[in-house]
Amino acid sequence: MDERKLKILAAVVDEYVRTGEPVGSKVISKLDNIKVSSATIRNDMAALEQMGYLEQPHTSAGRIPTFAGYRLYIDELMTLPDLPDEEKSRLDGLLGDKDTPEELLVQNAAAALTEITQCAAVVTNSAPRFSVISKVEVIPTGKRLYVILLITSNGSIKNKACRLEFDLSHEQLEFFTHYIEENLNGVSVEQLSEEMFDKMVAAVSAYMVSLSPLVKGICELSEDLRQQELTLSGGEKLLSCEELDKMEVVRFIEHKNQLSDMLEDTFSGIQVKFGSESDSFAIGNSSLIVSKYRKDGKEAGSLGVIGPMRVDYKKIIPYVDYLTQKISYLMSGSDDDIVSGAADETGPKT
Amino acid sequence: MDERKLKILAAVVDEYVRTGEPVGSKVISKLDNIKVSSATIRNDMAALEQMGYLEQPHTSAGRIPTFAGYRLYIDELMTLPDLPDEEKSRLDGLLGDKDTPEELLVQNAAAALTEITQCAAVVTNSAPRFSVISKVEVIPTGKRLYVILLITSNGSIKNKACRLEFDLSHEQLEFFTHYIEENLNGVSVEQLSEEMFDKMVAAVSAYMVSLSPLVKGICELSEDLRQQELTLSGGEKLLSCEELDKMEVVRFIEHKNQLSDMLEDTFSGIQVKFGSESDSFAIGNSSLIVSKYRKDGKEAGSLGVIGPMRVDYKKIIPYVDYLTQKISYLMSGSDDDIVSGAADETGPKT
DNA sequence: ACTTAGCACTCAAAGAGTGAGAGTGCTAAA
DNA sequence: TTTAGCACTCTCACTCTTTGAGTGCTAAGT
Repeated sequence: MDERKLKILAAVVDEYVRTGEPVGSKVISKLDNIKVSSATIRNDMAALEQMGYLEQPHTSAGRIPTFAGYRLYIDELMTLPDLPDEEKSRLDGLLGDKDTPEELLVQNAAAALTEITQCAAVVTNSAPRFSVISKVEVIPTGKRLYVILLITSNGSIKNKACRLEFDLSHEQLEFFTHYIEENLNGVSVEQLSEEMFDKMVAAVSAYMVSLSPLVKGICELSEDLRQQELTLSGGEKLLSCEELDKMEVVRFIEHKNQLSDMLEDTFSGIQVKFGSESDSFAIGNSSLIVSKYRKDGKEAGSLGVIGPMRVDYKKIIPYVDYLTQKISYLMSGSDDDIVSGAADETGPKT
Repeated sequence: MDERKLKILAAVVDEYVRTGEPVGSKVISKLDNIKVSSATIRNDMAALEQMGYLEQPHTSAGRIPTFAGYRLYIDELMTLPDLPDEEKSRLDGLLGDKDTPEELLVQNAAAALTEITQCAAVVTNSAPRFSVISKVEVIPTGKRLYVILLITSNGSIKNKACRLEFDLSHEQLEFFTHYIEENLNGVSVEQLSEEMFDKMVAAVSAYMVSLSPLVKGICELSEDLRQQELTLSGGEKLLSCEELDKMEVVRFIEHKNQLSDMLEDTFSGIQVKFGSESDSFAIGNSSLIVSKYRKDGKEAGSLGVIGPMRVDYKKIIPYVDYLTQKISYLMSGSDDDIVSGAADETGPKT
């Protein structure tokens, strides 16, 4: 594989990304860093087509990159510029600081990405799933009416109203709360399972049958937590993309949660996937640029951009990269005091 | 304004709603309830066009209704059938009963509307705003970290984490909770104001300055409550509507909260608004069919359908109508035991 | 052995012309 | 006042032609 051919391939991708039109040999020959005639380029382009990196929409048109062409460009050819410092601090401002709630942090990142890239942005947050139950409270709020409060080590709080068939006495409530704390405090959200709750229902019913709705309530709350949250922002940007099929976009927006599975896979660094490569994300000619952020070293979610395959990778990747790093930083470290006692404790509270 | 012309206008709207194609004089003349020739109809249609009720996409096409045409049709011309009893009981089943939480009630209504109309449904619930604070709890959950729990008489529950500069002693917490209960229990959410909280911050700070973040937290939660909740369900149905601009739809879905303002306006009965008439709901060629439900006689939220302007009003309106009435009924009256003590109390708890 | 100029060739996109069909407006008769 | 009839208009779908960009190939140049 020729040095010059690679240069030409890169040039074709750059030009195509810039203009959106198939690029001909003449355009390439006029670029500063290319010093051969259009005829030579034609020969090389024909070779690149042979090798599967370029293709022609029709005989008398210029060339556009194929999947393989983009892949090669992304993996080997393109050079990523560093984000200028003022841009970094602008992003810092948009994101928030260590006190910003995690959810908001990723929402802000998504909004920033949408605005910068003019594409759709997608973020997931699986932090709640990897956290640990740090507190369960049952609070009476009315006749036979109770509110369950579930708090996890990462600061997620969920509540739910629950109606019982009888009112609980002070002792019964105490017994229940104590039992739950014994069994759930310090347990990771991911470990929670239907069976666990079934067993608890059985155990608790032995003491007093009408307590079981409370256990069910807690079970439902824990399901809420386990579910990874996925947010798509700027979906409308995809609709204004010429090269994307509107129907497919619409279908994707409707079923955006399909992406969850794909984004749950572990990987490191920036990943670029093409729409036609997977079916959890089936928009032809689209591409997904995604990266994982971490909280205290553990994968905590992902953050990415969805756009046409013809996007400015050189521009977007540094942004995605910086934002994931920044989020990882903001979520980690001195967050200790949020995690607080709860994370370290494994037994019941005193 | 001719009797026959009105009949023809109604027929044109009906046909257009049915087929989606501009309707010509011939089609109308073949309808059962029209007994004049196509030429006569042509004359009348020309007159209706003159008057601004019909328009032609182009000279040699049939007519379609204008905004004014729809308006006249909706306000005067169409005849609404009654919902058959079995349909009513089907809806009753979907909705729930007096024990169903209010939120779920309106969610169910929205889901039912989506399914029946194949359009998007929108519901708002401003009930929390008109409710009364029934409980405020402050729960320590970690080092200098507290969760505030705010519960209202209508069963809304809000929570918020709050970080203080120092840990509170048991007495301090007790003092604070007591103070808050004294001042907020039984107060209507609507009455809560910035100034009230400012006064409370001042009062509480006198005792211990670092308590003020808690008051601020409660203040923020009460703002949440004051804000009416708006849910859009079945937004994707709009995307498969030929006559709606996909861009506008997606933009609307992403900014659905703009609708809140509009739905806060007081009105009674069914209202139909067209997308181009307002900018808090700017989907061209769309229409919003909406009605208010009441709780104990007071407006408590709204419930509606968003679809193309060419929507079967005759069919949809009875549904919206019935559902609002049913919700009003379910929310009112014997709800006493949910509202429980709190609603009747005006002073602090004992 | 590469590179380049030149030229014939191909093909999509844009424009122009055509006929069919739907629906109208108008006129004159009932 | 209504109706039948007819000429007219305009869109849609189709075809044909032109235009121009870009190619592949060949033969000459380095």
